[in-house]
Amino acid sequence: MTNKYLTIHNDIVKQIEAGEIAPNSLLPSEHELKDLYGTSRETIRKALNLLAQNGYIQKVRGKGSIVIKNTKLDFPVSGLVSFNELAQKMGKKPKTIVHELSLRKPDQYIKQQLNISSKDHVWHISRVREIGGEKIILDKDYLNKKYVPHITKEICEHSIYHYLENELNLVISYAKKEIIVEDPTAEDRDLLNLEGFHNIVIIKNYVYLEDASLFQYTESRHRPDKFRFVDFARRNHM
Amino acid sequence: MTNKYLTIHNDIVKQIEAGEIAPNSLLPSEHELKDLYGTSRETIRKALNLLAQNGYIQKVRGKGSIVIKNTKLDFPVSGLVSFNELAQKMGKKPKTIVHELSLRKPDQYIKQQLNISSKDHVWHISRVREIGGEKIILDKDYLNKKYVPHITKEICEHSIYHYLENELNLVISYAKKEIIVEDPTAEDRDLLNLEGFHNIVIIKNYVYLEDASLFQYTESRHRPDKFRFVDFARRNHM
DNA sequence: AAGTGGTCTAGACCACGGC
DNA sequence: CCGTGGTCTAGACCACTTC
Repeated sequence: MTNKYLTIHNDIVKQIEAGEIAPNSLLPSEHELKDLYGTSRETIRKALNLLAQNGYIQKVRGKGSIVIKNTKLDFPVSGLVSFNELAQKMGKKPKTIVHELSLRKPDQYIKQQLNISSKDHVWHISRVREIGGEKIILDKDYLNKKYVPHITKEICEHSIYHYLENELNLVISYAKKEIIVEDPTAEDRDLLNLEGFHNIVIIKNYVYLEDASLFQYTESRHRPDKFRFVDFARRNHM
Repeated sequence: MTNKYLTIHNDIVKQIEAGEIAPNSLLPSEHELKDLYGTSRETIRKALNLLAQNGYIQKVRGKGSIVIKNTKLDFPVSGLVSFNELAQKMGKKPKTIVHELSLRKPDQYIKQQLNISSKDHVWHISRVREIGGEKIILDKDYLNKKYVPHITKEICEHSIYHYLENELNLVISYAKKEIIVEDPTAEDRDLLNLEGFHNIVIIKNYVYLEDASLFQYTESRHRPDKFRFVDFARRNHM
């Protein structure tokens, strides 16, 4: 955990976020940073590339690394952030109501989404997320029992991700996400406060472990007024 | 343009997409690839890291690089792709109708979005995108005249990005994207086929050049049934 | 011409997985 | 134990910007 380039990256992030380095100004050059941190230039470059990837700086050849003004990407659904992490950043009191927690044989749809056989069993979890007294989000999780043998209502109310990563020591590695807009189902209308709303934003999430095995499928159904997705993208010049 | 690591990356992409390397199988090890391509290991690692970032492989320490089954991310709004590139991938005949092309002093909203003064002038471009005979998307572009002195209706009908990158030689570097859902405005109803639809999906795009200067603000307003956003995200373990 | 970032090399040691 | 990927080094040359 004492990664040099990560340490340097985090150190510079801290300086940028604290405003110690002015936006639109230049970072010290790579050669200067190399001496400053007492390391090789390639290691500095790893740190700077990470900063560029995360939208903190823009590297310009022959010139230097420009610090980008960070317009506070305050709702980063992008990047695999869980509900509790999100609510915390929004500064509101979240509440989670577990509507269902059962172990079932997968139906056709789930079998397809999770890419498994009829013999596997799957946890069905249905949760409503309440923020500021309003039921805003319906989360439907499907977890392969092969990877998650046991789970309780208390865990679902707290944080499934925390349980998976810290108790079961599963390493979540990457996800494929899809966002679409549909008409609400009867279930949506039943469980959420949808009076006066005509659509629902659906985020489908396919979550993979570090060995590239698919272990979870999640549908996160958002009331449209409270949905916001922010993304930082670099143009591929290939 | 004869980048070694890019060449290697593209070569492996081609093999994966052609199915010459089976999904869930392992790539040759980095040491083998190093000999195979006659290069250093760090160069191979650059190519592999790019592959991982683009969702082609999953690297596992002590094991190797697993080829991920590519579920054809067929509508990658993610990654700064333009409308014409998109329509092409969808295999449908797109049509662009230019409703407005004018040079104006910015109003309060645009001044704020583009972060400019009252003295700058701004191109206002309003275009409707038609796919399969239906008016689906309303694109409203605002370009700082400082970077784009001249533009014509023909260019807007074809591809603004193509003009900027190939004629003006502007290098688009990165963008901040925001997706929200709102009620349609009178203008939306007027210009698009929105009969029976109650919401509109808005993609706000702030586009930056390579020197980190903001030069374009775009609002892309989609009919909800034809909107789809796909994303590949890696979990940050920091 | 001097300074910047971009690429590349040939080695080294470490952490981890599987046999 | 061996092979894997992860980190790191000290140099080199190149392309580009600025003066």
